[in-house]
Amino acid sequence: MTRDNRNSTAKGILDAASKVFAEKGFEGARVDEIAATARVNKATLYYQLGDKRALYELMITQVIGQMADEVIKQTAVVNGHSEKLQQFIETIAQHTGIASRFAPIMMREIADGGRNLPDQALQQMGRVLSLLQSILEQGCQAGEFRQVNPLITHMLIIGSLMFYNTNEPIRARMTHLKQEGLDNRHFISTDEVVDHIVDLVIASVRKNDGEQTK
Amino acid sequence: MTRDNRNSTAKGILDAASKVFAEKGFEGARVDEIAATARVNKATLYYQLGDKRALYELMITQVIGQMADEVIKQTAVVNGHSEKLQQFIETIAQHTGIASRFAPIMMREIADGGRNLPDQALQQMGRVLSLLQSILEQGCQAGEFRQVNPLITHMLIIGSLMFYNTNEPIRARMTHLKQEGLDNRHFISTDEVVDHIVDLVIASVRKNDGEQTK
Amino acid sequence: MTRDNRNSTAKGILDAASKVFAEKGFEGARVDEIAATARVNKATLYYQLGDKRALYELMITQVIGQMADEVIKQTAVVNGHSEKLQQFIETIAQHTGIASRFAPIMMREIADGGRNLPDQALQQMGRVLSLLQSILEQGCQAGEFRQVNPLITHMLIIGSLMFYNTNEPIRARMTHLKQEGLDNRHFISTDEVVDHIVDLVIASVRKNDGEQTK
Amino acid sequence: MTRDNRNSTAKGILDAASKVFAEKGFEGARVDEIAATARVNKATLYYQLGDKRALYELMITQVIGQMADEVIKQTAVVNGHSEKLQQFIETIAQHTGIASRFAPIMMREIADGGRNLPDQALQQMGRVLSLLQSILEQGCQAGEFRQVNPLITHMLIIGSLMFYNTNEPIRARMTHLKQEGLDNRHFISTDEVVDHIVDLVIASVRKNDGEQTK
DNA sequence: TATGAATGAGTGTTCATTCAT
DNA sequence: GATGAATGAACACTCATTCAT
Repeated sequence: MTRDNRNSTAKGILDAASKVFAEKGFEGARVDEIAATARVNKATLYYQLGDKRALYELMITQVIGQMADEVIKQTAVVNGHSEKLQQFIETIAQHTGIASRFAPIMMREIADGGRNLPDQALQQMGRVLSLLQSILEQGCQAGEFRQVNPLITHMLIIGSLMFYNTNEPIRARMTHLKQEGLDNRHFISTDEVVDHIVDLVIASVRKNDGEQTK
Repeated sequence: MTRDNRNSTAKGILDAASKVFAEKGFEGARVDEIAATARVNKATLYYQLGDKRALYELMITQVIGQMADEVIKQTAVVNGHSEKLQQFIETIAQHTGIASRFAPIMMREIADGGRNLPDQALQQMGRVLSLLQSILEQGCQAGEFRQVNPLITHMLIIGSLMFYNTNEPIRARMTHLKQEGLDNRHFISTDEVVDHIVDLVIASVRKNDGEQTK
Repeated sequence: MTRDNRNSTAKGILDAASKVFAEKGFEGARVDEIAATARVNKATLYYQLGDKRALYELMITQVIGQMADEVIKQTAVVNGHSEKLQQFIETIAQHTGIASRFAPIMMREIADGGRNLPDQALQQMGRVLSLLQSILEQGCQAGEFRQVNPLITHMLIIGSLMFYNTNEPIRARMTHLKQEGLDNRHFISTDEVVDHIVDLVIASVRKNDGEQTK
Repeated sequence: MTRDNRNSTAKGILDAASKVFAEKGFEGARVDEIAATARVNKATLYYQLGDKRALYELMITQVIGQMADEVIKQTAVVNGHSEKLQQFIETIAQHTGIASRFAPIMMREIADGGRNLPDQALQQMGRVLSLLQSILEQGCQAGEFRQVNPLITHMLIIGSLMFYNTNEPIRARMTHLKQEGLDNRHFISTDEVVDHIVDLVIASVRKNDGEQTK
C-alpha cells in the first residue's frame, strides 16, 4: 500500500462521503454508511481522513472545487460574451442535475447558514462568482451588456437551477396528487428549463432589451 | 387546563418545533431542544402531538399552509394582473425572509427529495401554485400576459427568493473573505433583490416586451 | 355514583386488570391498557384502587380467592373420598383452562419466586391446599387412601394441569414444526389429559394399588 | 481482541442474559443490568448480539439446547428402558433445579403463549420430546411398557418438576404463614419429590402395573 | 367521583470515536 | 496501513404517577 493506494483509498472514501452526505445531509449521514459505501473499515476512514466533520469539509471543498474547475474550463473554450454566459449557465445546470451531488449538499448548507462550510469551500465558490463577474464586466466593457449586479445574477442562476433540479421528486409527487384547479399539463423537461433560464438571464443583461432591470 | 390550554400547549410546541427544525433540520433537531424551547416536558410533547416525525409533519404542513393562506389573502385585495403578480412575489418574499422558518425547512425538504413531506403539506404547496396559475391564466385571457409555464415561473420566483434570503450568512462570510478578483462592492439589500425579481418575472410574462422568452 | 357504582367501577377495573396481567404479566402490563380495557380514565383507576402494585395484589388475591371458593364449593356437594378428590382435580382443571386467567398469572408468579404475591393471596392458596389435605386425611382415616404427602400431590395436580393448559399455543406451533423423528399423531384433548391426571393421582393415593409410591 | 475474545465476550453476555432473564423475565429484565452483569458496555452487547429480543432469542435457544444436549447424552449411557426413563427424568430434574435458569424462563414463556419463543428454541424442545418418544416406543416394543401418549407423559414430567422446583420460595413463605388447618409438617426435599415422580411415571408406563391409566 | 393534561425517571437503542493488535 | 472490538454520550421514546379542575 504505497502513496498511490493511500490516495485511492482516500478518494474512494471521499466519493462515498459525497454520495451519502448528498443523500442524507451532515446530520443524517452515518459514518458507518460512508465506510460501507467505500468498502473500507470505519477505523480506516478515521485514519485516512479524520472525523466526520473533517471528512465533510474535505468532501464539500472538493465537490465545489470540481464544479468551479469545470465551469472555468468550459467557459474558457467559448468565444463571445453572451456565449460565455450561456456556457456558464449550462455547465452549472449540468452540475446541479439530478444525479449531481452538489445541489443537495449546497442547499442544505445554505439552509444551515453555512454552519459546516469551511473557508476553503467558500473560496471555491468565490472562484465561480468571480468568473461570472469577469464575464459580465467584459461584456459591459464591450458595450454588449448593461451594468448589472453580478451577485444577484449569480443567485438567480444557481438558485433557479438548483431549485428546479432537486425539486424533481416533489414535482413527481405533486403530479399524482390531483388537486382541484391544479393543472399538471405543463410539466416540462430540464433542458427546457435551462433554456428558459438562459434566455431570461441573457435578456436581463443585454443592453438593448429594454429597461425591465435596473 | 381547559380546552384553551390544550390548544395553547400544542401551539407552543408547534411554534418551538418550527423554530428548531428551521435551524437544525429534521435530523439535527433534538426533541429535547424543542420541548425546552416550548417550555414543556418532553413527555407532554409526545402526549400532545406524537413522535418526532408526526411533530415534523404537523409543523411543516402548518408552516406551508400559513404561507399559502397569506399569499391568497394578500393577492385577493389587489386589482390588476401585473399588480397581483407583483403582490404574489412580494408576499412570498416576506415569507422567505431571514426571520422566516419556511425557507430553510423547504430547502432541506427539497434537498431530501421530500422524504419527510406529507401529502397534506404538498396540498398546501399546491394551493400556492394553483393561485399563480390562475393569475397567469387571467392575465393571459385579458391579453396582458403571454402564455407561460406556471410551474417554471413558480420555481423561478420561489427558488430565487428562498435562495437569496437564506443565503445571507454565507454572503456575509464571503464579504470578509477578501479574494483576488472578487468584487464585494455589489452587495445589496433584500428589497432591491425582490424588486429585481419582480421586474424580471413581470417582464418575462408581459406580452409586448420582446421575444426573449418562449 | 353511589357505593354501588364505586363497586362496579372497581370491579370493572379488577376484571380488566386480571385480563391484561394474565396476558402480559406484571412488568409487561401497561396501566394505560388496563384503564382502556376497563373503559375508565387512568386517574380513576388510581383513585379507586391505587398504584400498579396495589392493583396487582388486589387482582391476584381475588383471582386465587375465587378459585378457592369454587373448589371448596364444588367438592362440598360430592360424597365419597375418591369422588371428592376427582371433583377437586376437575374443578382446578376448569380454572386452569385456556380462557382462565389464573394459570398464566400463577405461573409467572412462581417463576418470579412470588415476588409480587401478597400474603393474602398466599392465604387463599392455603385454603385450597388445606382442603386437599383434609380430603386426603379423611380418605386415609376411612382406610381408603394411603398416607401421602399432600403438598407433593397438590403440586402434581396444579403443576400438570396448569402446564398442560397454558401450553396449548406452543404445542400448536410444534405441530406445524415438522421435525424428524417427532410424532405428532398423539395430540389429545384437554379432557383426556384431565382424565389421565385424575386416574394417575387417584391410583397413586388408593391403598391397594401396589407400592409404586412411598 | 482475538477470535477467542470475541467468543468469550459473546458467551459472557449470553450467560449474563440467561441469569437476568431468568430472574426478571423478558419485560422485567433491563439491558443495562445484563451489560453490567456481563461487565461489558451496553453498546458492546448490541454490537455483539443485537437488540434485547435477539439477545433473548439466542439465549433461550442456547439454554434449551444445552438441556437437550445433556438429556440426550445422559440417557445414552444407561441401559434398560425403565432405567433410561428414570435417567431422563432425573436429568431434567437437575436442569429444573433451583439454581437452574431453564425453569423460570420456560414457565414465563409458556405463560406468554410462547410469544418470544423462536422456532429454533422450539426445535430444541422437540429434540427432548422425540427422545422421550423413542424411549417409550422402544420400551413398548420390548414388551416392557404399555402404549402411552408421549406428549402427556412429557408434560407430566416437565410440568411437575418445573413447578415443584421453582415453587420453593413460595412454599417457604407458606411455611411461615401459619394458617388454620394447614399442616406444615410434610415439607420435603427435592430428591424425594424427584423419586416420587420417577415412581409415578414409571408405574403409569409399566405394562403389568394394573389398569389405573389408559 | 372523574378526567385531560402534565411530568420525572427511566429504557432500549444509536453513533461517532478510540483502542488493541 | 488496516481492522474487529469496545465504549461514552447522547437520543427518541415510554410509562407509572400526579395535578388541576
